[in-house]
Amino acid sequence: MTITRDQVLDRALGLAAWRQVADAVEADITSGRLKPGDRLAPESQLAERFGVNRHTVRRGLAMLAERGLVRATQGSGTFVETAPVVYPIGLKTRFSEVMAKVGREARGELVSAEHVPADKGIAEALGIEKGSPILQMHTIYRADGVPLSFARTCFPLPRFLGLDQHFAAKGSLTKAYKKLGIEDYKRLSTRITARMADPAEAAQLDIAPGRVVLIISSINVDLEGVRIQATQSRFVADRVELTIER
Amino acid sequence: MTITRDQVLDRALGLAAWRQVADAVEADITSGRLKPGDRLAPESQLAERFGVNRHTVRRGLAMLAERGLVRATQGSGTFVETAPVVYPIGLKTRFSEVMAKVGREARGELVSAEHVPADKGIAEALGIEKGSPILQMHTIYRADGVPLSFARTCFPLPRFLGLDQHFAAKGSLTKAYKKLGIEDYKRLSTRITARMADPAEAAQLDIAPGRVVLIISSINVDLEGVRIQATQSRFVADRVELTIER
DNA sequence: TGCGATTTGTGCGTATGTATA
DNA sequence: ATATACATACGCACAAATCGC
Repeated sequence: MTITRDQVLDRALGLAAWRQVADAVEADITSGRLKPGDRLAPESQLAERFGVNRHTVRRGLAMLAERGLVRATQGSGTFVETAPVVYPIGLKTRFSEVMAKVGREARGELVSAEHVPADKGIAEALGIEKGSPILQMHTIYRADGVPLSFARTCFPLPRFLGLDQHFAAKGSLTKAYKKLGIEDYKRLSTRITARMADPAEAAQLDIAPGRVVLIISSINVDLEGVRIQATQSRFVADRVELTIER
Repeated sequence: MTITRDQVLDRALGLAAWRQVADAVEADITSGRLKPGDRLAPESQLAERFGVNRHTVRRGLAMLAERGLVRATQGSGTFVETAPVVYPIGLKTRFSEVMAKVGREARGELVSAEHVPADKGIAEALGIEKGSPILQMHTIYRADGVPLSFARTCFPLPRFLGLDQHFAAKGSLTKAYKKLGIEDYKRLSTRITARMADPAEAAQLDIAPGRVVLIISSINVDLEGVRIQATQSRFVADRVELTIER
């Protein structure tokens, strides 16, 4: 493929070159010339095409990466990100079902599980005594292999002993609950905020530290209204769009 | 003041130099050695202190700026940002009522109002033809003077002519609606995501560009179910916490 | 398994423009 | 007007990761 040199750049004035590069690439994406999953031309080629230094290209791409439009992988290339998943937050939100509906393969992965005493916040959320034993799990949920959320989930302990192993085997919390005889559960409360990902979260979610995550703190109850689960999920902000069902 | 050279840098390996610079400066801030409003040492001095190139310092500071810890002003210096006011609110229905409940003085301020043709997105949201006339308002909501959200709200036009003037006078959308004979309305749909604030939003919300905003897109309907309002609000993420209670 | 080519990541040195004090 | 300090940009070099052979 031939490379067109000096694609329109308003050199003289106004916008910075790196911003113009970003705009041009963004236009390629929004117009559909580049589709989700496509690989961008290498930085060196883009540099040549726009008649700028590779650093200048990199700065433009960095901005797009921040906004979640593209994603760079060392040694491989820079790729157009897939469109965000619409994720309903309702009384009964089941991750696997949501994903299945959008036609994506979903699975929860158990990162760690441990028995620890409940701190003040967790104890309040679960309605138990501070210091009571709880099962604390860290999990990652992916859609088609791409991490969507990284969560810490806590369960009161005598009751949910072994839940982690069921979850690890099934990859679904709903199924793990069934193993323990809990046929149904629902959402009691949901709180939402957002901030930038810290390094640990970024590593788990495979994003650059500083990217935005939506923080969803929720409490689930069983059919008797007893609190069984307190979760803090961190969703990669530009990979999901939350919708509130009524 | 004397400049200490070669402040700990793990040169050999592992973390990138620019990241270590960022960490060091962040440590200065979180430890209190640098207080909100303080000016950092010039980039050139930091470069000398860490024994790196000024570009390397700049990259580190850029990350901190993105995260909202510092803010660079050309020709002046780089400053530690003032601590954000944390302000929790619930996502009920009426902004003024919510604020009143927490004992805050709330008022919506009309930034601009104009008659424009509906673009594709707005038309879909309001269930009207693309290009139909709409009233588009930009508003800022503050609690005790602190900006909480910056919103663009659209109304279909023949019906809501003059709504902007009522809103400007009352500072409340609910009251403005009453003037036009709409006694009640409710939320049809709500979508939530988050990203970094662009410069325009940052200016309106009085935050550093790159700070996180929660984006809430909502549609309201009147009692007959007719769509009357499409809003995109941008909340300063660390000034609000959305809660969905049931 | 290893090697080499490709591609992104990091860093240095330099130069020029522009806003601020 | 001058000096300072941040903003942008170029060129070069090498490291690190990935992928195909």
